Amino acid sequence: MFALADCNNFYASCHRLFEPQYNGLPVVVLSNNDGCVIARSNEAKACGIAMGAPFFKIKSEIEKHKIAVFSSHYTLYGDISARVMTNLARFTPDVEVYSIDECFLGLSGFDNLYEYGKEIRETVIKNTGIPISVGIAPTKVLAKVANKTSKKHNGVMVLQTEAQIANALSDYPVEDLWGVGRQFAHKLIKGGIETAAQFRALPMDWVQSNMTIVGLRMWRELWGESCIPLKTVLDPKKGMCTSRAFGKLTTDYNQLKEATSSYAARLGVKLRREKLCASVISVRLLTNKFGPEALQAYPAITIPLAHPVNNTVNLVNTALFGLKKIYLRGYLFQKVEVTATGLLPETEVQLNIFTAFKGVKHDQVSKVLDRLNLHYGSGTLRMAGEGKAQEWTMKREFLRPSYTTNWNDIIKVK
DNA sequence: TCTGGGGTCCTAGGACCC
DNA sequence: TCTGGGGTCCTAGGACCC
Repeated sequence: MFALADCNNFYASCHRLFEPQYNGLPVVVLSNNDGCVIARSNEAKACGIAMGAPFFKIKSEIEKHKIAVFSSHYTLYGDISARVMTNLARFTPDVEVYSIDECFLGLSGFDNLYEYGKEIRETVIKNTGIPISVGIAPTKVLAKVANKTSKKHNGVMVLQTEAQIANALSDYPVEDLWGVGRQFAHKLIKGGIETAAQFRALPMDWVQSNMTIVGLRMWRELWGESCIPLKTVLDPKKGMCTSRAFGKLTTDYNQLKEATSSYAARLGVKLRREKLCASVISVRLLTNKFGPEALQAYPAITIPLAHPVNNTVNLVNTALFGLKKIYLRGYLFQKVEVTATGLLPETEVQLNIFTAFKGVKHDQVSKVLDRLNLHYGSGTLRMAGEGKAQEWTMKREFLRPSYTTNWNDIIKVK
């Protein structure tokens, strides 16, 4: 048996922890650059605010319903998430942290599942203040169904017998199934398949040939056959990407250089934190896909490195070399992406007979950089090329303090 | 004016090997 | 005139997830 624990309206709930005056009121959280809505409280959903709605298009609705608005704050969410996961991990040795707000728990051999689910839910709420729902079922796909269904009841749902499962699937929208995205949903609904029960009744061959082996696994899981195991150990990462839209579009090469340097440096921090090195770096520029069509361009370059690296200076230089190759004059760019692939652990990096590279251990500069930025706050010491004015940084008009991760922002109790 | 960021997996097709 | 069989690896594109 598997449980899926899922935080309710996670980002919105994180903000409410520190500004409880918004409990019971509509709240939305915006994406980077305050672009579109990525989280909504139940009250905001009831106001008709759609997931993914562009903020500038719904401003009048926001004002009309007096909806509280927050810029996204991933440092905060990451920290609160860790608290939730720590609590969940007390209930079973088999834990898979599936995303920032979701966790699968292996409950094979456990009894009284409904009672246990209730205890899990109440413990997390009591210890962290974050409301969660718990769905329990024989497979992960069914645990997802149970979880979603539980949100309309009291937050805990067990689907164990075939009768319980069939009943839950009978009115479960096919597009809400885990593994059915926009394309498949469209195709299925066009063919008259609207519920999970109808999907489960389809012939196996049809599912395999139209939805590949992935769809077939999901189909079998709906019949109670577990095909997607619990991943208690994380697979090594295959790629790592830093990409962010600018606060303002730009044609200016110098601004692109600053942004590219900054993203490459950020990539270095992420690589070193996970003790990985990259053997390939890619850089891509993107124009605004919503802008006038004639001016679109997505130039990109992939650069194999002489030896795998994770030091800031190398990464920045490589990324800038790529930028120079792909830059196009006259295009209004909205975003630059810097991607590292061919990742391997620092300890497995080979030296190169043809270069002066002495190995990752000798990278004192990055060590000092990381140590200073950890102690004095990120951005304290950075490459000059990252710029001072940084006109391209993202818009975060509704940003709240880092209540749990910055000493200066800690809440004062009178 | 203003439309997110960071990932995974699978398949088909092409280049290449003996 | 006749032109096999069995592989691997890589990439692009398309689907999906939160």
